Amino acid sequence: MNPQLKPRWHLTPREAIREQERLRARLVLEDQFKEIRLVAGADLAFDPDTETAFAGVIVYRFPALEEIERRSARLKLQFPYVPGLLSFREGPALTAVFARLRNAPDLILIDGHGRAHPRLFGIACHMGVLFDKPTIGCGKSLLVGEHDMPATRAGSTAPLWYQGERVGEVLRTRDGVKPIYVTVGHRVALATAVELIKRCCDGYRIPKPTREADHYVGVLRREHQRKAGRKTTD
DNA sequence: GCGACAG
DNA sequence: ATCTTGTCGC
Repeated sequence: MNPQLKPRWHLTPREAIREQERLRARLVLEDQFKEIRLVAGADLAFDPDTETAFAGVIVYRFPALEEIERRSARLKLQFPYVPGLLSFREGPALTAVFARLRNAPDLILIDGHGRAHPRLFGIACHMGVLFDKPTIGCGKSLLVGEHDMPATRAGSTAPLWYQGERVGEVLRTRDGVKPIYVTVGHRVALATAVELIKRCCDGYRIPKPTREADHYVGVLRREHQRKAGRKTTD
């Protein structure tokens, strides 16, 4: 966590927008790191009934992609889902899980966008600035921007444009499968981000760190719901 | 006013 | 994000 910044989560939508514009000034869109030895993937799952979120983060040795640690955290979501303000909904939970890690990752992969955002400051940028770490956004669908479809073959890319700026890269991670959106979060140049993401892919559409984190929190959520349902059923 | 809209 | 089984294809 960047000691200079204290997270400000409980804001009104209007204040949240101002916060994004304030933090945006701290973004570093170029490579600013030494060696990447540990990569972390994080994700959330949530139970609509209780508004409870299950956050999970898994740390891998890079480039081997061998898991060395995984942690989780559970808490109520306070902010509604508003396109463009995702970090204010998921940020508290992500901050909580990362605080539990023993191994400090050198690179963080976040589900969602970075620069490809209405105000050029998506959740990947937000978390990157707060943690003061190289961060990359891995989106499964588009929020803003325009692009051509990359060629059918795995490894093909197409630039993602928004407001005259190249904010990301559409990456085909598997032959003939729907591509993913790679966007800069913090301290990593776009071209570098694409290369790093490619090296985190192991044959599936979603890069291993985020894919495994997604599966992890899904299991946690269902496990918790199973217990809750049991109490009121028998 | 209409349509779009990460997770 | 979540609700959800089988099924078509490599």
